[in-house]
Amino acid sequence: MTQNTDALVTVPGDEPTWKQRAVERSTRAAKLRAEQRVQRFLDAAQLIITEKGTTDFTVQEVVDRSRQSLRSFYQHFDGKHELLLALFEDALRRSTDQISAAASGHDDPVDALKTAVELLFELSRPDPSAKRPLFTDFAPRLMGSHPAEVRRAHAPLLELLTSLTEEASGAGRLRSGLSPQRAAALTMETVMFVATSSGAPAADDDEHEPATADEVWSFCSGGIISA
Amino acid sequence: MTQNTDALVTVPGDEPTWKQRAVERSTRAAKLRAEQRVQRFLDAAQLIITEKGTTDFTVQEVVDRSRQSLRSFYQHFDGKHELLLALFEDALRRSTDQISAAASGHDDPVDALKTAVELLFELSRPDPSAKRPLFTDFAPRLMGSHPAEVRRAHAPLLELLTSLTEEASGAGRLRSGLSPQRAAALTMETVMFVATSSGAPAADDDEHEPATADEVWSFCSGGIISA
DNA sequence: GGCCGACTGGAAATGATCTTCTCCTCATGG
DNA sequence: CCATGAGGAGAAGATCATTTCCAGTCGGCC
Repeated sequence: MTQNTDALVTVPGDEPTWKQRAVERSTRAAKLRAEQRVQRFLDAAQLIITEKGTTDFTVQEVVDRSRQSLRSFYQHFDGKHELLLALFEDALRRSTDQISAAASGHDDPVDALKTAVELLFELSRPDPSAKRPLFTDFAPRLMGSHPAEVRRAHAPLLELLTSLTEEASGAGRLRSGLSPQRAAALTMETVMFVATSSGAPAADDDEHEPATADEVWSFCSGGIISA
Repeated sequence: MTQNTDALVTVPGDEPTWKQRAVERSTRAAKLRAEQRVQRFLDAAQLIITEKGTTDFTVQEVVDRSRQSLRSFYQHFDGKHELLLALFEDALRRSTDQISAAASGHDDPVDALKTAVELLFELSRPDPSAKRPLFTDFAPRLMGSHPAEVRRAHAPLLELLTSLTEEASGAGRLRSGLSPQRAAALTMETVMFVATSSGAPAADDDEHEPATADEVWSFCSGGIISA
């Protein structure tokens, strides 16, 4: 099993490329079709989510919206949780790009980091206008059942924050004795959680004010104890 | 409906106390029996949870364990989620007491706060030894569906942290311009989330070290940017 | 053209759970 | 002793995710 992983080569050096190409060509079409279908499921799900502002949709809804069938759904996805994960990763990737772009407009590394943190906070809040209720429901639920996958999804964002933090560190603007990687991880987790946690609101007798981006940045950057 | 909430008084000032007493007496027994039953459900659920280390039990299991019936369960609880909430509140209350006790042994308010934060962190981690897998699964799930209730459950802990933070503030040990209430809220949320988030672990290729209590305290207290 | 196999849609079947309901029994208080 | 409400047993409803079946479809191949 260590060699010959799949049907790649039966006898090493054998199987002239023409045959591989033929197979490849006949494969490509199907692959494309599959990708389109997957995308249709993803689009439908995304639509439903932004529409009803929650991630509590049924597989059936997605299937109906995408004008495909359950049969097909399960042919392309291992299950609902894979669909969720895919959407989550995608949303996070888009947010990461957005944050990256915003942060790149700053010369001062600390300013960049601040911008990143504040934007991440805004993007992570529940329903800033019904656009992205994804993290709020997803991540928490998945965190319990599939922590590894959630971390995989977080990876690109974490990398971005790490690199921003490293720049700050390089400029000597990081507290001494603090690893940029760790700082970035803690910051990311804090921002995302506080955003979702203090976002939803609020029985009358509960004047829990929602926490502002400013406040969160102040907390992460400055801590709470005076030097 | 604003007056006469229940069967307390039909005509204000009417209903001589003897009748009220009679009713009250005949009520008390039933009330006690009900409380016992509720407790049996709670105990059974708690047992199952600590036993299988997860909160994924079925109502049926609880019913069986408590040697009662579904009929009875739904007579005493609005549904499964109320049971969960009750257990959650209880666990949190116990943890709060424990933290309170630990913190009270310090003269220096900052030491007290540090102790509280570190203990809260430990208590919030997934499976420090299969004793308290409650927060880890509960809170996240509930946060999405019943944020108000989660906040209500968090209230006692938040009060404790707030009071500890206020003491630190009174001693001039808090960063200037920072409200003790807000600082406490942010700290609590950060600690609890980072604990659950960095607790579970970890695909081989993922050397995400779990974050230590020390690190978290350092982060909350000192922030990440040098003064 | 005609055949073959992978892919699909459509819909019914499964299985797990939560929740409700019906039929009874029983202890308690009057 | 009787009326009453609580409680037990278990069937019945409801939702969903996930599987299975049954039949067409479509593209490539002989």
